[in-house]
Amino acid sequence: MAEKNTRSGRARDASLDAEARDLHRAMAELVRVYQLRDRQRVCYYDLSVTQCYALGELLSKGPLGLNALAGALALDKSTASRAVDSMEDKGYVKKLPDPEDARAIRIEVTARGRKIHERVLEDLYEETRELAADYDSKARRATTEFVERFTRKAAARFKSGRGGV
Amino acid sequence: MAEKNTRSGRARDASLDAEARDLHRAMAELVRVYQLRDRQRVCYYDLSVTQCYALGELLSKGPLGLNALAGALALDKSTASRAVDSMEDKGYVKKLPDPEDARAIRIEVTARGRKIHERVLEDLYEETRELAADYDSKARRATTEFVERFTRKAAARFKSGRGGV
DNA sequence: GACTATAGTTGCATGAGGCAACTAACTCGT
DNA sequence: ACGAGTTAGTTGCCTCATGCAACTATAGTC
Repeated sequence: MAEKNTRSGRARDASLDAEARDLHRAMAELVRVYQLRDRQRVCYYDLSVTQCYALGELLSKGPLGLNALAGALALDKSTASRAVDSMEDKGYVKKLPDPEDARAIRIEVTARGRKIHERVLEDLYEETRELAADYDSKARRATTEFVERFTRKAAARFKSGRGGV
Repeated sequence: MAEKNTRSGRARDASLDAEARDLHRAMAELVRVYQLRDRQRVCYYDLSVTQCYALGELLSKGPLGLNALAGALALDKSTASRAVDSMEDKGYVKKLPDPEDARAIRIEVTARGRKIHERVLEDLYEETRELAADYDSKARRATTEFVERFTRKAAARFKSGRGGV
C-alpha cells in the first residue's frame, strides 16, 4: 500500500479508509482475544473481569460512591452494587458510610483487594511484557500512545453519542 | 515462556517493563471501551457480539461445522449451537446437512446475514475512520501492524496455555 | 454386528447485566 | 419545620451468554 500525503485532502481519504478498516479489524481481533483471555485469566483469581475493572477504578480514583463507580464502569448501579457485594464477601473492598451523606457509601479497596488486583495485573503485564519484548521501544511507545489517545476519544464519543446512533 | 532473562539485567528490561505496563494498560482500556461500545452497537442490529464474531468467522472461512465454529470462537459447542440457532431464527445463517457426514451440518451465512454483518462492520469502521483521521498514515499503519502481530501471538499463546483454568 | 468415537442438541446451573420498584436519607419550598 | 420531590443504594425479576454433562444419531473400527 503506497501512501502519499502529497495531496492533503482527497488523496488521504482513500488511504484513511483502507487503513481504518485494517486498524479496526486489528483492534477488534485484539479485543476479542483479550476478552477471551481475561475471562480465563481473571476468573482464575476468584475475580470477574468487571470486578477487576472496578478494583482498578477504585484504586486509581480513590474511594468512590456506588453511583460514581457504576458510572465509571458504565454499568447499571444495580450491577455495580452486586459486584461490590460480591467483592465485599471476598474481602476485597469495604463499604464504609459516607460521613457527609448517610445514604451514600464509600467503597474502599482493602489491603487484600489491592494485593489481588496487583497480582492479576502483574500476571497480565507479564504476558504483555513477553509479547512486547519482540518490538523495539519506539514501536511500543508509539503504539501505546496511539491506543491511549484513540481510546480516550472513543470513550468520549461513546459516552456522548450513545443516543445518537 | 518461563525465560527470565530479566535477572541478567539488561538496560532494555527496565524500559520494557515500564513500557509493557503502559501498553497493557492502554490495551486493557481499549478492550474495555470496545466491549462497552460493542454491547450497545452490535445489539442495536439484533445481533449479539458473539453472533457478530460468528458471522465474521463464517464469512471469512466459508461454511463451517459447528465444532469448527465453536473452536474458532473459543466457545463451547453448546453455546455455539445456540448462537447458530438464534441466528438461524433471524435468518442470518442456514444449517445445511453436510453431504459427507450425516451427523454434521454446514453453517452458511445467508444473503441477509452477509448484509447485516456488512452493515455492522461499516458502522464500526466508520467510527474508527473518524477517530483514525487525526493520525498520520504512518502511525496508523504502524499501530495496525503492531496490534496484528501482537494479537496473533497472544492468541497462539492463549490457545496453548489454556489448561491452567 | 457390536463398540467406540464424533457432531450436535438439550437440560440444568451460574453469573452478568438491566429495569423497575423499593427504602432511606437529603434538599428545598413554603 | 413539615411535606414534596430527589438521590443513593438495594432487591426482585427477567434475559442472555456461557459451560458442563447427558443424550441422540451417525461414522468408523474390529
